[in-house]
Amino acid sequence: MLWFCPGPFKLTSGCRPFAVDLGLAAVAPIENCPTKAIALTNQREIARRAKTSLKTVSRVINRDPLVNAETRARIEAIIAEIGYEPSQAARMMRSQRSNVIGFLADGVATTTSSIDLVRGAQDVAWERGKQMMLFNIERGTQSADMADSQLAAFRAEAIIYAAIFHQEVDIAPTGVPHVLLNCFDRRGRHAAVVPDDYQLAFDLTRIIYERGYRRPAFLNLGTDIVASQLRGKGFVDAARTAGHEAAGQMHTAVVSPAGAPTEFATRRILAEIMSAGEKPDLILCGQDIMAMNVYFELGELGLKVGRDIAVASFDNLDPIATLLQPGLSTMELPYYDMGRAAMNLAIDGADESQVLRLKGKFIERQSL
Amino acid sequence: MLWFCPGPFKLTSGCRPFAVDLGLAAVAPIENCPTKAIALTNQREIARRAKTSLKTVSRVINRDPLVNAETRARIEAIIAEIGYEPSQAARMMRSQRSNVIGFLADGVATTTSSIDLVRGAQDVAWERGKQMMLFNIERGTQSADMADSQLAAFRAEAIIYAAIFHQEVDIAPTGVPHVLLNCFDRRGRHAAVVPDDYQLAFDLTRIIYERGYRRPAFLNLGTDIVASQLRGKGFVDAARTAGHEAAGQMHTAVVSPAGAPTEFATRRILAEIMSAGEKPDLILCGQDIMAMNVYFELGELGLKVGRDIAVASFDNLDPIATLLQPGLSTMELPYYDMGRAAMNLAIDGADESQVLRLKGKFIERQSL
DNA sequence: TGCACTATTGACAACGTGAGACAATTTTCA
DNA sequence: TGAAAATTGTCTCACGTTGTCAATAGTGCA
Repeated sequence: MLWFCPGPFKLTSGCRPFAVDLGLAAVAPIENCPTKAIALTNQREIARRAKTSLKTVSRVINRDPLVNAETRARIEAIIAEIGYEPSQAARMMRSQRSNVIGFLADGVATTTSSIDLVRGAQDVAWERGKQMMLFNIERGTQSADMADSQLAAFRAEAIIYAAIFHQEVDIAPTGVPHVLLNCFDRRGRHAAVVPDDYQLAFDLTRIIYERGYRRPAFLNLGTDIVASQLRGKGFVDAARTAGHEAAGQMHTAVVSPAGAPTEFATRRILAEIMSAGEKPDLILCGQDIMAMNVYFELGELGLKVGRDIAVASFDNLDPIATLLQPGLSTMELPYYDMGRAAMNLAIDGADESQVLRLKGKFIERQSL
Repeated sequence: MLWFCPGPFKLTSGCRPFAVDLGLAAVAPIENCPTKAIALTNQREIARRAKTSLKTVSRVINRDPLVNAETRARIEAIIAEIGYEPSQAARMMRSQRSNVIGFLADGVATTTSSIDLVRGAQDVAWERGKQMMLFNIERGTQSADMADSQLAAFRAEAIIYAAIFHQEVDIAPTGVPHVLLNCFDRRGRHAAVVPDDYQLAFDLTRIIYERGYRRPAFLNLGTDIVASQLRGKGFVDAARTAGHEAAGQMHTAVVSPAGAPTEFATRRILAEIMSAGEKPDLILCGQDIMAMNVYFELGELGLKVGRDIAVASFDNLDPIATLLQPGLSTMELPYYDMGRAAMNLAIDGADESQVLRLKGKFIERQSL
């Protein structure tokens, strides 16, 4: 299919859209998305216009039923007309409530999957009339302190601390309640929301055996990762429940320490186990990124995933899981729901010792 | 490499870390990351403790030089000790300045690459003492209106509107200055920051010819995409500069309309052009996601990227570009710098008609 | 007409901060 | 010692909102 490319090119700078500058056919713009005008005024001004008192305006805005219907209509018309919004700053001061929940994202917001932690939390904050303040922090830098100062200045009512991978942390309690997300306090001093990694691995392994696979090889993440330990346990337990002993089929396929750029040992391990007497019939990967690596390594060995060997994984990482060919069957980590749960705990005020473990969902594609 | 997995498992609920519940070796927790205590107090209280007057405390906090060094030290010590932060709400009200910049992310925050738009903007806001408020909105839903209301309530000083892909929009001006990010107003009524897609394609194509490739096939994005048009132009112009006519080697490889889940036509196109008389020696893809697809499709045709044929692309999408084997050579879109630029414009107040076009960077790997 | 009652509206203070005007006090210098 | 300078304090106001409480208007009844 050819693509027509007209006329000579001349790059001009200025305000006109590229398409026009280039002499190309104009692309239909997206439908109107007007931003409401913001009126920088106050209730006193509304009152003046409505020829009423300041307090009556306040009552209308706060839906106080003790207002005459006619008066209310008049005031609401004026508010709508000039697009007035009550000042949040003044409300905060008057009510001594900020409605602000802090979200400290320790590296989270830079990676795909865990964006869902942020999205889930923000959606709930939104639904429940709270304002979420997001901070990308990096441990060991001043960013954490600065975020704390900001949140203190805004009198945040609770703080969600989100880690980039499931881990143990050590966070001293302060005056503000904390909810730990994708991590937990080593001394259980804060409420926490984590993925149920044991269940994820158990369920996935159960499915694997149910489908008739008998020699799954688990290329797990580093042994210093909490998730690895839990998943390893779930893998072995589920195999045992199915009447098999699988501990010998588990390998550590990540050579870099936690947090560092991931380096896989998949090539060496695959070369080893695929040349052994009893070859695995399925490769279970610790994460979708590793699975992508495994697809390529298996290809190098002349094996086609889905035909010669099965692959399964953890994450359901967009867009990798769908783009791999064949599509990757994987256990989805419940990041979005974890974010939602954490925000609900933050708003409602959770018990310190509360730990929520959220289950994952099996996403079936063609690799298994 | 075997992985040791001890003891029987028993899942208990409660506050103790999983590793302990499971009888696993404890993982060393991350170093202490204490959150500062937030003192819910005011300057009057500080003054009481320092046995001084309210005004002097105010002077210290606002760095008034007319304060004795000793007094200043005493007050600062008390402020540090109890972790006092001046109430942002009160400051906003007093100063009539919110220091808030709104960031409306139209679907942006859900995809990998454009997270960098958010990161760049937030980093600058941070460095310059502003508070960025992030809203994920969806066109056509009420979320946009709600975000506007929130920003109005906080008396935002400027609003950044970020689109998920380079496009033309139609946003009516309001009382608050807008900066458009990854999009531009059809009538040039707002400052805008966009990637220089023409330059990206021109430079990449130039490099391709410099390296000796002579028959690149460009699998471009949909013709309704601004970026496609610009890149198509850049591709043809660069080829012409190198003394070749390449317009006939350009194809539209995306069949879904803009915004919808991407569907590629790569299989059909590749089958066609790879069986033609003059085969391409390089496949230039409209985005890294498409490149991943192309890797697999070429594999199906028995061709190995990097050996039998070269591939290049646009995005430098983490983690795909690095994980593909061989690594994908690609033009990086300057999302992070675009985010930074937009925030700087938002803070400094840009000319309405200002359009920044940021250049991309060639990231060299082994696919070319 | 007067009274009790309700419905509706209004006056005022206070939240925490910052700034101006100006007075009071202490320190420094000639 | 006196004058000038440095430092600190007192008082006031303003920002925009909302809770407390008082005032006013309207209604029904004797």
